[in-house]
Amino acid sequence: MARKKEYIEEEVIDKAMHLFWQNGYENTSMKMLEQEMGINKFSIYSSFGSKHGLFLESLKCYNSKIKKIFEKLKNASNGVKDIKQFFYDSVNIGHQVGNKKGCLVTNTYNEFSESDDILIKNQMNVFMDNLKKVFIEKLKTDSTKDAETVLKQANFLLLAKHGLAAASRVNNQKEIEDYIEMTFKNI
Amino acid sequence: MARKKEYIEEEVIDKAMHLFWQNGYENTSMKMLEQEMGINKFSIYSSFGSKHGLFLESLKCYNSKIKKIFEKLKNASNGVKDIKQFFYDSVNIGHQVGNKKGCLVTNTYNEFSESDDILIKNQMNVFMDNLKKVFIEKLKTDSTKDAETVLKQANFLLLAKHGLAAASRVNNQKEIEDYIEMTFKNI
DNA sequence: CCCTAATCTAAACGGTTGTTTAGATATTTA
DNA sequence: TAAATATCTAAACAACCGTTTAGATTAGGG
Repeated sequence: MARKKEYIEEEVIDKAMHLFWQNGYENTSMKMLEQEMGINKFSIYSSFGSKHGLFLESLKCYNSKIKKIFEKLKNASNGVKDIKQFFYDSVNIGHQVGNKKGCLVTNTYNEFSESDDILIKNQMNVFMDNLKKVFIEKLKTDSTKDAETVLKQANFLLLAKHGLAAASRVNNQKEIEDYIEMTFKNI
Repeated sequence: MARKKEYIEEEVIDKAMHLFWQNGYENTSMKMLEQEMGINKFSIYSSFGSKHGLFLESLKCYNSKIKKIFEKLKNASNGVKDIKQFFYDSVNIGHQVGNKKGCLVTNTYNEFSESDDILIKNQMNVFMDNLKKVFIEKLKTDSTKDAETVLKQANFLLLAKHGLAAASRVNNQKEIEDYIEMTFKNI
């Protein structure tokens, strides 16, 4: 054994995540990461292997951050109403954490839509599939809906959620509120 | 007078636009532009001044490309129904032109949302403002709607259009179709 | 207390970025 | 035909990218 690390990995990952969240993967440089994380390149590389590795860890960090509101949605029991609340929670989490825009997963999904990065695409698909499953589950609690309607509405909500996250980067809170209300008017 | 240009500016701009449309501004390099446009850096710089200047010209080129469907919307006379058709036209224009994803304006809006590039932001705002005005005009043709409802619905549609363009980068045609239909169900 | 090994700083790596330049080539006009 | 000039090719530019490395520094165990 020898010298100890002067930083806590969980802490510096959190800072890296915020930078990626704000600027995206490509527009975040190692120099910016050094500055924001408060450690230098050597430490970043010895802890995370590469910028790509650090990004994957940042995505995991983000996932655990939104796990709370996701679990809340899963455990709630008011059907569609809970999904609507989840929409609100999703846009609000960015405001709580330093006024970040959009959703890191959605931002990443868009940035990598033309890429063939399997590791990242997998992360994205797992996230989207889980969300769709829960949407379906919630929609099913309304027994008047047939299977086709449920699936159609789940797809609609998934796309609306994706679109909302993208639009929330440029629209204000009032516009977003109106959008959510209107979206759930006939679900 | 002396030697003639061996390319037509309008033609090479069109090619540049497609590259920007597909990859975004930052992820399109001068090397890629050289290759796609079929002329070398010297010619690009002497014609457009810089990568940024070329991008602005590409945005103008895109604007004139979508002007058709925009004018179509303006001149139509079926109110909301025309807006819906405009949504369909907007996603289809990408398919017609080499299966491009999303909308160049929206992609740019997202990519530059954290930037302070005034020239580009202006272009974006002009576009969005024009669109909103037309939406309002179309919604007003239904005399049963009060001014507040019209404005609210216009905002909703603008955000839905933005979100749709973003989502259309990762979703298939069927999902997009369902989304549009669902969006206009209660307008 | 000293040797070992992990962590630090800081410079350098090769490659790519957007941009500029020097010089060959081609076209127009006098 | 010859001088003038715009356009071409191709190389070079400095700055930055992500990544690696050499060497100083610091801590723990025998």
